[in-house]
Amino acid sequence: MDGNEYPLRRMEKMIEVLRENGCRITPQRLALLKILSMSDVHPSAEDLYAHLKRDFATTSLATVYKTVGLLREVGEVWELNFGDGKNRYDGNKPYPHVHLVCVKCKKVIDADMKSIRDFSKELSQKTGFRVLRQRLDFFGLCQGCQGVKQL
Amino acid sequence: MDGNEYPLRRMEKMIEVLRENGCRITPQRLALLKILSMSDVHPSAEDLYAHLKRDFATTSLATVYKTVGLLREVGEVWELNFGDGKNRYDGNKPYPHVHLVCVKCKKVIDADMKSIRDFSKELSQKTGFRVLRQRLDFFGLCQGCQGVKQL
DNA sequence: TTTTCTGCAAATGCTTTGCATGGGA
DNA sequence: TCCCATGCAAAGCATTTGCAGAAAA
Repeated sequence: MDGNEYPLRRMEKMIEVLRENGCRITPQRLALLKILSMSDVHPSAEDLYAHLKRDFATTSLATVYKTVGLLREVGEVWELNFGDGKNRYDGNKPYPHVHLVCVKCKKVIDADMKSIRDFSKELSQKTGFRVLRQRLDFFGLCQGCQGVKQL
Repeated sequence: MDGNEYPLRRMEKMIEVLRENGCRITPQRLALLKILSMSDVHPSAEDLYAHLKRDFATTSLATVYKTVGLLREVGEVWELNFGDGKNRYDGNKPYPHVHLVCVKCKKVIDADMKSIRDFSKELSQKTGFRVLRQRLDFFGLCQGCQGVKQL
């Protein structure tokens, strides 16, 4: 459930950036930041809403969308879409990494590969494109699902 | 407007696969296959619909969606989403390649990099993940947009 | 002739927006 | 106190579905 070595540090960083942008730190936002900074499963808005409802019975999906939208704008969460019609949010790894999407169990695993930088550099040199950010998604079967017969 | 060396061959391949799957080749489908096999700009459903209307005034978006959905199911087009809320379709390069998405002019450039295979292999070895397909999207500025002042 | 496809309209599902109330700073 | 945030409901959009008529094979 953590994946990130420093979820607390991540949360504090997000709070800091929100304050810098003149945003208020409400209990709802604090709870959402906590979930985002600790989760490494790339939750959807609905997932976040379900978690949030445990502490705030009357909270709404709209608030979730507003907050993650805000965090996306200030660069503290990544909005990801793996082609299943709904966005997912990554708030704990704001640096380049690879996603391994298991087509069977639907899990999304993060992989840190140093060679991303080499690959990116080579690409820039060959094409003249200036890379600002990247999405590297590999779809396939995770180790656990490779042994299972039925695909 | 081509990008693919063999648009005709691509179209024939798609027709063949559709026939193999017991699908009928209608004039509308033929026109759509032609557009898809020749275009390298990753058109959206709306884009395809606009093109198609030139020849079929009464055609509908639903038909476009049904046909690209069919082609996707038989593996002849890739459905792509670059985070702008609408899907794009790639029917002329059914092999691994990199997308360079310009955040300014919104153009999507294809880049063929031999090192994709090395990168993918290294990833499999390190993580035990079996890669079936991949999405490698780089967001940034294309050569033409790098000189422009206003971002 | 049979079965699939087309295209209109309605429905769906995720996300955004408007606005009155509530709560940080 | 002054705004910003919340949360409800309604709207917005891309995509899907239902179905009657049209058209491949």
